[in-house]
Amino acid sequence: MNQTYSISDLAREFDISTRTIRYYEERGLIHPDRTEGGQRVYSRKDRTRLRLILRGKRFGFSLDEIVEMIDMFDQDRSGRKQLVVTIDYGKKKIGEVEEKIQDMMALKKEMEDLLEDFEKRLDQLRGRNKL
Amino acid sequence: MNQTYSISDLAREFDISTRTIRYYEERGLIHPDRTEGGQRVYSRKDRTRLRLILRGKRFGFSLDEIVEMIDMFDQDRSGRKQLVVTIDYGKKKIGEVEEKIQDMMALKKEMEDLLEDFEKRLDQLRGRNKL
DNA sequence: ATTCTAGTTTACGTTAACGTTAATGTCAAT
DNA sequence: ATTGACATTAACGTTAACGTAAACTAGAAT
Repeated sequence: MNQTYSISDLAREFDISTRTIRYYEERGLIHPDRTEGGQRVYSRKDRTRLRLILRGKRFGFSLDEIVEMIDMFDQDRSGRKQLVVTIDYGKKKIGEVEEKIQDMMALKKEMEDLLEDFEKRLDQLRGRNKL
Repeated sequence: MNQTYSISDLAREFDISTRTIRYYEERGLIHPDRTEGGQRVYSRKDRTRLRLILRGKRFGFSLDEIVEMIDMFDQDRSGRKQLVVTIDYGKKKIGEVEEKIQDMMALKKEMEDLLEDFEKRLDQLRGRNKL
């Protein structure tokens, strides 16, 4: 129960350096506990958080943007006004993600069209060789 | 006919600096013509190419990756073997894009779930206030 | 011909996101 | 108690992708 991880556990699991993990802490993205002796101890929550960070990175969000997004969804926003603000901001961010998805799908289609073109050319070459 | 553009034309249109455009040339991403006096002249093709570069940037490809992808789809690959290689590489790249899209859709869903949660909380607050 | 705007190269500066090294400490196992 | 693997902080180094400044040139407009 209440599984914990060392810094190199997580580094291994996510295939990143320990330096990277420490850097994320330095930038305020993670806040692990410490042992008596001062070594970092990561909880399941920390691990999840790290996974989120890396996912954010994978499609080009900066650490600053990621910090914004995660904090937004992470805190106990009990006040009503805070909730409203959070929801609004969240919708905006989701819109941005949606836009990026659309954009990438457009690229994908462009690439597919080009590929189709190349394949037609290849077919024509094949046809000629058969004569 | 055969419309051309100055460097600042394109900078204005795509909202980037002229320095950026020159840098892309330095890195071998664009190859504009020159006037007698040495000023850069961009064709429609160059403009399209620039648009592709910027699109690539927008979802986190590095300039090196972009150079690879664009060159792949840009040259006259008339040889059959070249065509096959190009098509294979293209399929791989499309796969990568596809993966990114899936990844982003997962993030979007995660965000939407969280938002839903927040909205439920807000509703509960509203309910209590009515009593 | 001159003026003005926009263009050129060269070169040094900047920021984010880590890499790397050094000097030292912790902890589990023998 | 001593080893060995892993941990710590501090600080300097590195790379990509430009920004910025200087010193100069081209081309359009008056």
